[in-house]
Amino acid sequence: MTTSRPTKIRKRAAPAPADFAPEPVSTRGQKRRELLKVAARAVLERVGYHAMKVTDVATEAGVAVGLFYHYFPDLKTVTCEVLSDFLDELAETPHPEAEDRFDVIFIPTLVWANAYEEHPGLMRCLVQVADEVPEFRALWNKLNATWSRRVAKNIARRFPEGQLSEDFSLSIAYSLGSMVDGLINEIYVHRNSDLCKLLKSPREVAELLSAIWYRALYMENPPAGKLTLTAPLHEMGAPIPTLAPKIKRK
Amino acid sequence: MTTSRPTKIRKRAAPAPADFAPEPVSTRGQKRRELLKVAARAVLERVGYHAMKVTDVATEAGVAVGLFYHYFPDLKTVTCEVLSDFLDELAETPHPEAEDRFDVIFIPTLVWANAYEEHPGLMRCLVQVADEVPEFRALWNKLNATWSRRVAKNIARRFPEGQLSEDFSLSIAYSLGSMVDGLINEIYVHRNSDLCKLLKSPREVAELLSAIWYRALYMENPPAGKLTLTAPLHEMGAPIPTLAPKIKRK
DNA sequence: ATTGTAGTTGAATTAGGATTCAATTCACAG
DNA sequence: CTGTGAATTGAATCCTAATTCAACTACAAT
Repeated sequence: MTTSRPTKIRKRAAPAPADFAPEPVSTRGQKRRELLKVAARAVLERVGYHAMKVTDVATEAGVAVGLFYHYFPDLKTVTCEVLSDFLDELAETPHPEAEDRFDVIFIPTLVWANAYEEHPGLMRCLVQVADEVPEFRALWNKLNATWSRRVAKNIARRFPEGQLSEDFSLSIAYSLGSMVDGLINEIYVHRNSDLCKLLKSPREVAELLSAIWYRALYMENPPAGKLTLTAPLHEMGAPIPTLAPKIKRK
Repeated sequence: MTTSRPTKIRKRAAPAPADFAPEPVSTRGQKRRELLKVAARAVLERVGYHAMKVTDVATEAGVAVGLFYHYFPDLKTVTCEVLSDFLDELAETPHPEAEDRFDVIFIPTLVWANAYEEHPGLMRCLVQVADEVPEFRALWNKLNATWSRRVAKNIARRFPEGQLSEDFSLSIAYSLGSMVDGLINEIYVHRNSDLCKLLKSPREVAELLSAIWYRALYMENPPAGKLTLTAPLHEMGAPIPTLAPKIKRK
């Protein structure tokens, strides 16, 4: 099959300086490194972090395993690089300008839902790797903190001066953020069948979440016309009658 | 050191019927099996699913590795058994009776937060294993679906007949549930430092989440006096003035 | 006591991938 | 055309557990 080469005999040689090239010298090297990252990304998207093998990456890249080690010390490293590039990419996704306080909530939520729909595997990996690799968790935490703080500021300035403390608005930002992450994750990563049936498009998902978020903050429904796919939620305006009879207790 | 036994020579013997005892016959066997499960649980709590080794479990139980295989075919199996017992245990946690519609939200949330505070490692494993083991995810989904449906019914009956469809109340239940899971997970499993600083006790966490939940549903604040550790949230009642000036744009 | 069976042990073996590295090929400067 | 060093290959090797199982022990019934 393969053209035979004289068998390589391993001799314990002088201890080599042992390293790999984090910064390949030539442009050709750059390209190959990039090729490997793209392959790693595809593998991550397909099988997730825990099932990923060096062999998979090499095969996906159409390259020998050894080459992988020429550019990266291990899977953890490529993975972190790939995911952190991915996060940069997400951060750079253009957001339409928000016109009002509903859209301030809705637009980022929609962008986020779209990202999940498009890259469920990578989003899954974010969770897996943040759970296993402390250095990556640190990055994740930092981004999360930055985002939550921005949201918190935005919340705070919509309430009378001093009515809502820094602390509470930050807690609220984290809470609502968790809701968004959690639900979207459940839909696009775990494909929860109830939710998939109920919420057909990222837009629908984003409308639902934004409506809940909006009500929690402002204690009123989003302005009329904002909910195009989930219009019935507007009906939910009228709050609480006296408690309806309990249907049944199993 | 060890008393020497004649070295065991392995001979390829006739293919054994090969099995283990899922149901140990004697009581002694039962006890040992239980012992191993307890050990496995401790290991899971300490290091999580992915770092767990058969050796760890045997050592923790003070038993030879071989014994493990007498009672379980592999780690996946014990893990699923341990976690599903754990879920049963959680389901059986006694809940104080809820007196009003705030407590209906608050009490289960508090119970849940307490569970996380007490078993962060196992809660982490629930996520890990649900993500990796389809059979376990199925169980998780089922419990989740049951719970969300119960919540959804409870939500629906508080609104005028027909105002809130089955579908929407179920979506809302999942959303708010995700918020609770997500935030609590962030605090007790990942020890997010912002949140740990902000929310000192499970009660505080539960109050925050319940207040948000309550506002999202009823568009008003929880009854006075309900928020004992997070009282300032009551102040947040007054909704929105005209938008305060944006502080600054980075 | 004796024997039969379930329970137990831990060294030997397997398994599955990660890593290494001598040999080879490639690109290009001289 | 070379000569030289970077890039590439993939079989050999190393590692880290998982898994097996012949021998041994404990206990219960006879």
